[in-house]
Amino acid sequence: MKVKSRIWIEHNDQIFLGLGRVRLLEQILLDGSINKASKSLNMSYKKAWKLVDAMNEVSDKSLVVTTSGGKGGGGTLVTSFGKQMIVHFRELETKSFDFFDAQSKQLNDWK
Amino acid sequence: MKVKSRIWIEHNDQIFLGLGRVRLLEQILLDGSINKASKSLNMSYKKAWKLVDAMNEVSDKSLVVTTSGGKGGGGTLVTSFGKQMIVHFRELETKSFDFFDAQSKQLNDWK
DNA sequence: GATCGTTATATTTGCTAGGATATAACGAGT
DNA sequence: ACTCGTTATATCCTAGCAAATATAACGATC
Repeated sequence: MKVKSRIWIEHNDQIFLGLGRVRLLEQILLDGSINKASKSLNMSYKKAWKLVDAMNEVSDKSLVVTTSGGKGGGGTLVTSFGKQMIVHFRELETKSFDFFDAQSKQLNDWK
Repeated sequence: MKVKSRIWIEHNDQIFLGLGRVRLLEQILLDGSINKASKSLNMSYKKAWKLVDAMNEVSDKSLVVTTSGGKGGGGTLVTSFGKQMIVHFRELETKSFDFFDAQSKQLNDWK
């Protein structure tokens, strides 16, 4: 038996960051565009865009900057704030996994 | 900002216990029947039954015993094993909340 | 053997989140 | 002006889940 968990961060009672959003941010960081990132993640552009939109809506500081038109058609870059959030979330996730692994071990004593 | 979480317990890569299932078990304990419990929780009987069925499917030892027919039409009782699982899950949940509350406090240092 | 409130199960109906598709706007480069 | 790949947005369509409904079986009590 194993304890599983899903964590997310709320701000003003709205979801700010969750695994899906962080994964998307990470992919945007790699690909430089929402469009490419959505394809990399096998996700529709619509869904990806909505996630980004929701994130920026909830956040006080913007996580990405988007440009439309121009060379290459534009793109989306993750701000330094966004990068920090990715790191923080992954750190939190790691701590959480460690905690639940410890709890999982105690599970076998239940019987 | 606040860290939120959802936990559940898996066994053989299948969901064994989650908040919904535990809440249902607790209500069955109070009501003595799946039917009544489902109404108490504003849940369809079908959904409640499926949850119970899935739980017993995954668990090695049965969590409830059901009787059909007889006085009062029958009913469903939570086994002592089932009661233990309720307590253990709630304890785990409490520990988890404490852990994440502590993490939430550190969140404000992010900025 | 009729009654009653369950458990257990099948079938139909309805809803909605998501995918697929289409289109406009953008703007640096040529 | 035209191209190009992107952002941004609207519309349609569908698949899958959940609710609603229906029905059988059960068995102690009377």
